[in-house]
Amino acid sequence: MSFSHKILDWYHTHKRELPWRETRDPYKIWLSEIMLQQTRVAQGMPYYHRFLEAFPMVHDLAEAQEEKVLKLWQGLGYYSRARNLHATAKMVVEQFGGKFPHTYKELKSLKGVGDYTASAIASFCFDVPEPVVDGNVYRVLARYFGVDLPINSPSGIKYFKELAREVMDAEQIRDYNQGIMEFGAIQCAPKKPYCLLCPLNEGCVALKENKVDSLPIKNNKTKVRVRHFNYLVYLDIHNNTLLEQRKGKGIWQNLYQFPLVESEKEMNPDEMEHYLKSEGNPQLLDMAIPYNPDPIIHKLSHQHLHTKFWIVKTSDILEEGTAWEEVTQFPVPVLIADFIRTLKI
DNA sequence: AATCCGGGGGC
DNA sequence: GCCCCAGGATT
Repeated sequence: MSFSHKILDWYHTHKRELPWRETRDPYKIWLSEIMLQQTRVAQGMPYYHRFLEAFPMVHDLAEAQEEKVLKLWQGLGYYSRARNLHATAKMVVEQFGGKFPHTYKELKSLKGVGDYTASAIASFCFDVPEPVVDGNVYRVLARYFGVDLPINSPSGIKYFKELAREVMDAEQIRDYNQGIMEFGAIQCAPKKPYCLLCPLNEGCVALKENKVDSLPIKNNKTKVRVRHFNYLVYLDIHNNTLLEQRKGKGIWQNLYQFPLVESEKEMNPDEMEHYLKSEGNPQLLDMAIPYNPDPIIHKLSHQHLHTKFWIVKTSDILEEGTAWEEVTQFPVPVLIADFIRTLKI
């Protein structure tokens, strides 16, 4: 039996029932695919249901305020996905008459839709014979066929895409694509796959050559940048505080946060007092009290954010401020949301 | 080709 | 602590 038929056989026996597998509605498929980029099914699932409840159709999403989209996306990370999601919904409504395009090329022109996602939507919704190559597929192909090219090098990416196309089942592309990804997620898992009962163990090169633990090969370890964040949590006598929206490039674009002072190293109360005076803030007579004397280390893929929250009880009236009871309505990073949750006023 | 972009879970 | 997760965009 061929590679693809073994995958299909395994899939029909072992597949999980997932909501986006019960439909061919491109809106739902697209939504699930964007959410599942670099995200586990279990993490994305509740977001998928909340989005469909809030935005049943692509028109609803297109008409929404970006802030509402970001708020629903809060906690899922990679927030450019949410901004691109919103932009693409508008694009589909305005340029494609509310219908998702059917071709790989047109799908790939949508914001946030790359090679993998375009192939996924085209094959799942419209039976277009395009192979998907995600992290699961890289692992299955690298092990079964013994490919030692780095999966994140241009030559490796090209090679795996061509290999995926050669071994796919074009006649059953929907189930085959779902199947090889599911096989990678469940059977050919990253760590300690149970090769003894794998239906593909007979022809598996990695198993034969004892390379299961070393394939696939991936280079370029990410190096982490350490940053020091100081958030100024202003509170006036009415319990109003100040929020600002992050603009420009970098992390958390368009999300909200407290006024931020970034420093080269950890700041102590004297340094903070000096800073506030030097900035000529009107609350120079007020005190900034560290809420957490030991910095919270919030870890992102490329950054470790050593963060102190400073409570600044000001005698000013924050006319432009936000009532504390309303801060939970803004889209904020998890770092901020966790703090808001723990602070008792 | 290299880097950036989140947060969570498993071991 | 390290790796991975239904990747994509930018430089």
